[in-house]
Amino acid sequence: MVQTENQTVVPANDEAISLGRLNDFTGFWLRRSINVMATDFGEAMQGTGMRPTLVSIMAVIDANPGLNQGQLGRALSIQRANMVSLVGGLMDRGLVERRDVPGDKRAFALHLTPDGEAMLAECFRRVEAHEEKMLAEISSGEKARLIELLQRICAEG
Amino acid sequence: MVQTENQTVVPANDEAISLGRLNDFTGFWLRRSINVMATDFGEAMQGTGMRPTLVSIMAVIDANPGLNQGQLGRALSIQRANMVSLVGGLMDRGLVERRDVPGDKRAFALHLTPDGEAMLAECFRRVEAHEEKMLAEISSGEKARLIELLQRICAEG
DNA sequence: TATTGTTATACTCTATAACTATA
DNA sequence: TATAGTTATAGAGTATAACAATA
Repeated sequence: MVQTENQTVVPANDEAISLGRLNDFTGFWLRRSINVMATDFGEAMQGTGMRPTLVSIMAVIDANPGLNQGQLGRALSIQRANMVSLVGGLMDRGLVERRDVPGDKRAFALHLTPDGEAMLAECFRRVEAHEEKMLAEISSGEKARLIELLQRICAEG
Repeated sequence: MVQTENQTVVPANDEAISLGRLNDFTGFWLRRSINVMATDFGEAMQGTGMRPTLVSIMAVIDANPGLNQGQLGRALSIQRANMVSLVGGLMDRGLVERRDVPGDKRAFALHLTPDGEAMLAECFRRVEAHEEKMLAEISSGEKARLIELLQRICAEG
């Protein structure tokens, strides 16, 4: 072993497998949490065809009607190149529309369609139920502090 | 808008873009944190050819020498099918070895090689520096609570 | 019948480089 | 020259189905 562990290291003849040093790595638990969350998110969204990234895109368009894809991408840390097919898919489904910008022929002003508004409202309802389920053992005060800690990590990027 | 927001919604003529309801979604901040962490992790591991998943695999082999791929996959929530190329790559690099299991001709007993031990020790050093950097604004007590909260989320999966 | 390891495949998310048309 | 949108491509991570060998 790389380093003597204080933690119980169970012989590997069973399903009692130790995670070793991973126990103390925040990044490991972040990845694991996201994995668990993503699985339930997918189930919660069944039938909508919506994924986490698509919901976040529609949420930001809803909160900032008329913004363009570049602004949208920067707000969500999504590369412009990747925004194309993401927004394009939402347009093909009639959930988002691109309008011309009077002063700038390069950019499009993004808006949700009425169908998009309805879809986003439905997604929000499902995401709320999903979050309540995943955070069943976490109080609302703890959730607020959890988010605040995560935001501090994001601020390092 | 789907729902009246109390938060400031800035007109989209600038880079002051509101995240709207996303602000209150734990899953959104988890994904965002992981994204920021992954970028720095990659920089921290430069030259090693190691990625988060590979480090976690080697860490668990190190903590449970002789376990097989199925146990390893279950411990890390990695599908058996995906373990093949992951462990295979580490074998090709001489960091992991598969030994025959006396009582079971189906399974392999996984061990780190001396090179693997050295690589893992180096990875642990780099991961620790990486975590210290990313959690610079988070105290050790807060980090412990953060991990504990994340573990509670994982327990829902 | 169940399990180990495996192959093949596909989808999501992310990343980079290079192009066009406008500004 | 800088920016908005685009195309093409690649890599990492995850997921499922199906197979052979063994238990």
